[in-house]
Amino acid sequence: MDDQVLIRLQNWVTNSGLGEGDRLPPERTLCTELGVSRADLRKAYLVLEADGQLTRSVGRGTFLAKPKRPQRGDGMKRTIMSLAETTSPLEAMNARMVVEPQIAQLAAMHATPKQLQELARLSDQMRDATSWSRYEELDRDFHEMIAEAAGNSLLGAVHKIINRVRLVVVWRKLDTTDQRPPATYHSFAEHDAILAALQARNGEQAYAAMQAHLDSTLAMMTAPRTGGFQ
Amino acid sequence: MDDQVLIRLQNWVTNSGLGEGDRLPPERTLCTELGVSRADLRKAYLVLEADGQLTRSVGRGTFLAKPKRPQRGDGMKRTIMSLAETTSPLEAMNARMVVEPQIAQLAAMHATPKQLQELARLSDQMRDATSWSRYEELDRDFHEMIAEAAGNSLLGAVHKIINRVRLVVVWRKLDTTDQRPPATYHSFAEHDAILAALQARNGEQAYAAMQAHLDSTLAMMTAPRTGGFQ
DNA sequence: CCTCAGAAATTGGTTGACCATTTTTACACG
DNA sequence: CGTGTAAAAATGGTCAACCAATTTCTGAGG
Repeated sequence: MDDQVLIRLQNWVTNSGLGEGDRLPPERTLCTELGVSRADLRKAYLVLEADGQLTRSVGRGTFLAKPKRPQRGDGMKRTIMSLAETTSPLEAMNARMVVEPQIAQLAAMHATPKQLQELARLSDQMRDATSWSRYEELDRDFHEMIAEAAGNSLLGAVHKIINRVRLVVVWRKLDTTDQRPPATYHSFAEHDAILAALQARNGEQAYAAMQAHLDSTLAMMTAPRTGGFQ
Repeated sequence: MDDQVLIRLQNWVTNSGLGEGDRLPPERTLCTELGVSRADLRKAYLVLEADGQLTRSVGRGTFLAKPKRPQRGDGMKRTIMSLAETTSPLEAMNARMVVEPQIAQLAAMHATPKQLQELARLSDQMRDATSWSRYEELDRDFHEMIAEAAGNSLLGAVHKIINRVRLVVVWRKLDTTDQRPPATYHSFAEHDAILAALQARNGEQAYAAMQAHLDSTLAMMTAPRTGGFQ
């Protein structure tokens, strides 16, 4: 009976056409509209809030959070946080190296022209990033876009989990002298190589390029006292 | 302030040494012990219950659920259910084929003798299974044990997500004439081949054997009107 | 000593009134 | 017409009393 309320609420939200940051009706209104008690509605809100799918603040209202790439709110925040507590940086990188090269190979076959265009745009933006945190954000988008382009939503979600866990777990090198990625940063050329392989629709080459990129990143993590971050 | 209660509760549970099915103290007791209001404790209970980590029933009490293989309660139930709604059977199988052969390869290097022994026991039990549902359960344990033996907890969790999503999504062939797997069921020999490769510590062979097993299963799914399930 | 019905205690679940914060409105003042 | 301030409304959050299901205790009957 409790899951039922959550389902009805999620259906209501998707059918209402509300997007990121939009405000939901007040609890007292929505609960009568859904035909449930206010307490039951609040319980459903609570688990959605724990998953990071909405935010609430007294006096202001209840608002939808990020709509994300797989547009359905997925509710994997708690999974990611829980896994991050029991995962080492090396495990996170190794998991990446198992999954991502094959994802790149699939993407070479499945990526749409629009997705390739978006990847090229991200690659350019990364070169222009004026801070490490901005670069990190774009890099995350780049890799997640490739996973989306692989054309398997489950694989994309799994990649996202691994990548997000890694972002929580992997330390950033704090002793970098630069405030932003230098023009010669190794990942720039490696990202270009991956993108070129995808554009050439060459699966094996994309696999190898992604593997090389991750190898290089792992080496950067392992080797002390130099270079950047991913 | 709300996550804080959840953390404290989880710490309390892990430090209390309670195991599967054990009963927690009554709400009114535990909330004073943790120094929080009963309402706050119930909110924490609610999200844990939504993740399937505990069950409650009025008059009886609150009980811990399955302790699971990665003993830390992981809270990925909602992730699995959400992904299952947007994943097709073919996607689920393809995701498996990306991840599981490499997991088998890693397991060949990392599995402990005790894990290999457990795998052998599961393989025997599968041959003796007297119903499809019992076989299905043992098969799931067999594959998850291999993932655990790969020695990467994040990879293990990812495999578990894929496998659980697949179990929700993939239909079972209902027109099977047999009530239980026949003695000649293809998976028996394939499981043995995987196990043999693991015991021989032969990574490439384990990779190939797992790939062959999944290929055969996929073929079984695709080919109409015959055979069983996995 | 055993059995079993019924009362009492225990325990999770629910409801409605009330609280705290924010936004909106009203209105006086310049 | 603008502006600032206080009152009013709106909205999410909290709490204590009460409800319902279950278990445990008690004592009479045999």
